[in-house]
Amino acid sequence: MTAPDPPSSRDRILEAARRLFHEQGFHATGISTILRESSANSGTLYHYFDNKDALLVGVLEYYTRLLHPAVMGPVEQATGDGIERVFILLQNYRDGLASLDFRMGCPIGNLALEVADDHAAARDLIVRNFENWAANVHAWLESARDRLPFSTDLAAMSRFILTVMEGGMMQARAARDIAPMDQSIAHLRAYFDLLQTQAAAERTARGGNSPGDRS
Amino acid sequence: MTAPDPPSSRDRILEAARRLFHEQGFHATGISTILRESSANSGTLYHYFDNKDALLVGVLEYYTRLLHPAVMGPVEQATGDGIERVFILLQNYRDGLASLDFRMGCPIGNLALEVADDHAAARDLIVRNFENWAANVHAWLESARDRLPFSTDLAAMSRFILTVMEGGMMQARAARDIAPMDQSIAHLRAYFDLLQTQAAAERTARGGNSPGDRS
Amino acid sequence: MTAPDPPSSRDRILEAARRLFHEQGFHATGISTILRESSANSGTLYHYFDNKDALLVGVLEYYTRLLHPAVMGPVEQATGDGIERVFILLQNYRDGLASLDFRMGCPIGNLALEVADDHAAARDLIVRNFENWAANVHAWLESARDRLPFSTDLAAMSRFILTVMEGGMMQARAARDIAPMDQSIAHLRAYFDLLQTQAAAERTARGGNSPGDRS
Amino acid sequence: MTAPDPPSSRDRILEAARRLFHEQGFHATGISTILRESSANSGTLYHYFDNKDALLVGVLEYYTRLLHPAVMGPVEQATGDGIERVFILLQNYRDGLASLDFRMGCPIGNLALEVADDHAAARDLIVRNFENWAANVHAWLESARDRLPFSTDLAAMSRFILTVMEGGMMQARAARDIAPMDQSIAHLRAYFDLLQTQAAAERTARGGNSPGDRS
DNA sequence: TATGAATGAGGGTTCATTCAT
DNA sequence: CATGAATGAACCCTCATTCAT
Repeated sequence: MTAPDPPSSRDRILEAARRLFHEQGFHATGISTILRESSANSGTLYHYFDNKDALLVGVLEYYTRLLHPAVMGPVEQATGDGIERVFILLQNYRDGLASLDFRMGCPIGNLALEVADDHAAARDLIVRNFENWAANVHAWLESARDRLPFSTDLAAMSRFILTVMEGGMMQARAARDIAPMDQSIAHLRAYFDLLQTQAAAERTARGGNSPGDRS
Repeated sequence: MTAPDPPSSRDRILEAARRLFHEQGFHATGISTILRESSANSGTLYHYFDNKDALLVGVLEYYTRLLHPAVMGPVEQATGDGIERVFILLQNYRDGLASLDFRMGCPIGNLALEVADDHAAARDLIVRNFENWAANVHAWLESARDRLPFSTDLAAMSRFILTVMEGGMMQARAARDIAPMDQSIAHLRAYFDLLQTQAAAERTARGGNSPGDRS
Repeated sequence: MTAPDPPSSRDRILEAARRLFHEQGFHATGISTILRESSANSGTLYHYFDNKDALLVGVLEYYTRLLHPAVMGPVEQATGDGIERVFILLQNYRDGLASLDFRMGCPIGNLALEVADDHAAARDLIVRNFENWAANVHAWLESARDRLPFSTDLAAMSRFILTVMEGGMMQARAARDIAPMDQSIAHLRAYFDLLQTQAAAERTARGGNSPGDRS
Repeated sequence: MTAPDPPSSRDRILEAARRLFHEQGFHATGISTILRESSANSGTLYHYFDNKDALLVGVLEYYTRLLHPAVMGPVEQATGDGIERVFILLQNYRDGLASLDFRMGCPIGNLALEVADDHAAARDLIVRNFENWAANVHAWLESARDRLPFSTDLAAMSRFILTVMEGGMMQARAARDIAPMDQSIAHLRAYFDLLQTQAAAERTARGGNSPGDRS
């Protein structure tokens, strides 16, 4: 049983870049700051990453790898209920934002708006992160398929949930007030309640009668 | 009848800055680019604006002034129905995004994520822009108050609508595919439909005797 | 009667760059050295020159402008004899090389070998400098047309003279010994002597007989 | 009978450095490029060469070793005539330049102008290369001693020939046009013709009775 | 010998801003 | 008000070189 290896230069650089891009944004973060914070020097950084853009790509790949272990996994531990998972997930983002003084917000969302137009590789990874996020939520919703109306498009719904998370975080962060996010989550909850009510009615209608039942 | 005055230096600078901040972001836009695009020179710019931050503030004030004339007004011209206005507004954003090749997105949202943490004055104006936007939508919703459930918090709902707009634009822009935004709007529409159904039921339950109500 | 204006920043930069490129070569000269030697700072340099290559172009244009006033003019002052001018010119280069401890050599020749392949604009100017040099010498030779054989191609001869200058300077500079240049000039002189002897014989042959004479 | 050994690391490095210094010049060639092109790594390079200057010295020594086998030898195979050898040699340089698109030129000449001032050891080797070149040509000329005037300094003449080669290559390479070199060679040829004519006259004057001389 | 990570000074260039005219 | 030269810190990146494995 030994102590864990100290993080490699590459990992220290990646972690510092990840944190600083999150805190300050991509353009506002200088390479020299990343070097200082990671106790690396420029040659080492450029040994591992071709340029600042490649470092951004590395950070986004890191987020991709982290999505399930750090974000989705804990939620899945907390409950098996697909719908509750959605609101626990949103609550986790909410709490994370509030607990850090409304700095930072969603790192992928921040980068999406700052760099997507000009950095093709980064854009691809941002898109993939969004897709993975939504796909994970979509799977949760499928597990609650029968508690939601037949006609509800669950893939679109998972996108909608991501929309609510990103839009809510943006406003709350800017206002340094969690209210806009809470309000958005509350309306999403109301929507789900209505959907579940509707689904229950559908089930009653279907289940109380024989197939092909009318009126 | 005379030709309109050519735009003043100040206006040309402000317009160039507005466009470039929108296209490229705040940090990625250099003062020299603004000067080139506005055919001004640095002395003139710094005569009107103390520094780059003040220019950002000028841009945000410009957006504040423009909100109703350019964004809300046209929607209000299109229909008097408060709920339909919401969806026309979202459709306008949607169409604007798609028609510009998925570049740009919402200028306030972009700046919110890029500069809110570090520029107090800009943050205040971003918050005010969000508030004005939501207040305007809130007023529309109030005009449809009786078609929505009593318990629905319309102020929160207006925040939720802004959330959907910002979150949907972010995803659609990154993906260069309008689908995530359309899916989000579709779910918002489904939510409104359920709310209106519920409100109708409430009205029926309450007495069925509202003016003009028959059946 | 006033003191002459102090040299402008642009001129100081250009002069420092010219001198340093000559002394050290293009690649071995850092922008920071040019700035130090010209007491300018980087912003000023890049205000006048787009990049280091543009500065090189500026230097080469400067040489183009200087060719006659500084190089050819003084020789023309010294004698009206076209052939003697050639050897005074070569002697001036020779003396310049020896008097500066065999550093430097011909600035155009140095740059020709160092940057011609990779800098199109610089290459053009180098070629033009060579052409101007040869054209000037060519004009001198034309003024001595009748002292050289009919069949001698004077344009080619002017190129040959440039060849002797550049090739001689190269060897003398490397050896830090003027001998290779002196030896080359001596052989060029011998060549001219033979040509003039031949031309004299031609004149005698032609002059002693009627045109169309056939032996 | 076995396959030849693959070139050693040292040889691969030396060959890559030689080629790159020739193509791009010394300062414009980075160690990392040499490593990439030779599939070596930095530790290996610095195991064999103390530093970049030592590598340059190695390259120049290589050229020294190669001078006769690769440059002079083939010419000597082509003809036994000392004077013709001179022009075959120049023609070979000429053809080499033109066949490689006017890149590269004489590697020693290039380095002479770029590094001679600042690298003492390299300078010595450059000088020695020039000396060896001229000495070889000098020997050729001695073999034609009786076809040239008594008074002609053949050592100086060999320097003059090197001058013509270097000066002609410089201009042709810069212009990407072989003409300046051809013109220079043509004049050197004319000079030799006149010298040979003069030598013939000297021989006649001296007695007309040299062995084998008839008519 | 070979490997490739680490070093940190220096490369060329852009930045926001100031100021004399 | 307008002009554009001047300022110098900071930008991203490459350099030749060293060293632990």
